[in-house]
Amino acid sequence: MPQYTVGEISEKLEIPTSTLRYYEDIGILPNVKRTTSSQRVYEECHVSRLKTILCFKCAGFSISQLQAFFMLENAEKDNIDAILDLLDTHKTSIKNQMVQLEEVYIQLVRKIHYYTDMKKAFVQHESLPKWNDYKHKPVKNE
Amino acid sequence: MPQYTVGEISEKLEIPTSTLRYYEDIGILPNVKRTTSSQRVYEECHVSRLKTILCFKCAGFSISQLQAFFMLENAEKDNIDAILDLLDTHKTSIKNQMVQLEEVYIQLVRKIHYYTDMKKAFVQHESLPKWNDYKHKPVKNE
DNA sequence: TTACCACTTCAAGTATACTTGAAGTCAAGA
DNA sequence: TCTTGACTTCAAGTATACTTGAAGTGGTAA
Repeated sequence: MPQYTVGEISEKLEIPTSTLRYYEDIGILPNVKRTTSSQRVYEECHVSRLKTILCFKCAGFSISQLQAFFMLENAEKDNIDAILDLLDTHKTSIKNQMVQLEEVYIQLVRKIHYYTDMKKAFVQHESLPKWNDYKHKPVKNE
Repeated sequence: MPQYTVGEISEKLEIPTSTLRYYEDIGILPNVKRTTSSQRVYEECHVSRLKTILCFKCAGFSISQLQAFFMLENAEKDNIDAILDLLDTHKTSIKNQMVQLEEVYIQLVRKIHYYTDMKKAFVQHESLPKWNDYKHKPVKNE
């Protein structure tokens, strides 16, 4: 079974060592063993937990939401309903985020079209485009 | 041309009045006129700007990124290349976010399947499912 | 006229999520 | 043996994005 030091995990997952210690302190990265000289020893389960943390964080989960989730999972047999509730809430919130991101993306593409055309118009001394003509223009999937 | 007070805008867009003043202070919501008794008067352009702010914020833009963007847009004719650069960077970052969110979503759906099956197994006194069987299971689009 | 309410400014406070600093321990290589 | 580098703890500091509090103003309704 492979084992890692803080430094190795830090490099592997691009997380500062201070953050790794912080995650342990606040309880979302538990059961880190120690050497006789009290240096941390990480194993596969910690890598996997950290990946979960990163993944959920990128979905906008707060530290306290992570704490809540892992605490329930810890005693999963007693908390199936609560876990399902929580997962469903998060699922809904992520679906909403995805819809919103799609919207932002479309707006960005519209803006890029607008400024690209403006640049062309400048170069060719033509009349400048109007944002109003782009504001609601449908955008192809890129 | 419709006009609004802070309170009205606050209610309309669900943004605290303190936040509206804050956005004005830091310069991302400029040109708010005042009554003779120095009360703020908002117009359509402010509503539109605030919607842009909300939209970009939900895509994870920081205040300083918004400041940078609006500052460039303010003098768009001199900054077309910089604006296009910035828009393209943001477009890429949003595409990445969308990919990551999709991943999180799939993981959540897997977890939901797992815990749903676990619940069934409990009720029917069957053997419990193993997370390893769900970990990489393809998930239908829901 | 008096009370109330929404507004004003400005400084200070708060929550979240780390990050940094100081002081010390330990194992390995020159 | 000495030094270096990676580790340790714990408290305090930082950045971001607001939020709150105190003290005051202006217009309207009873």
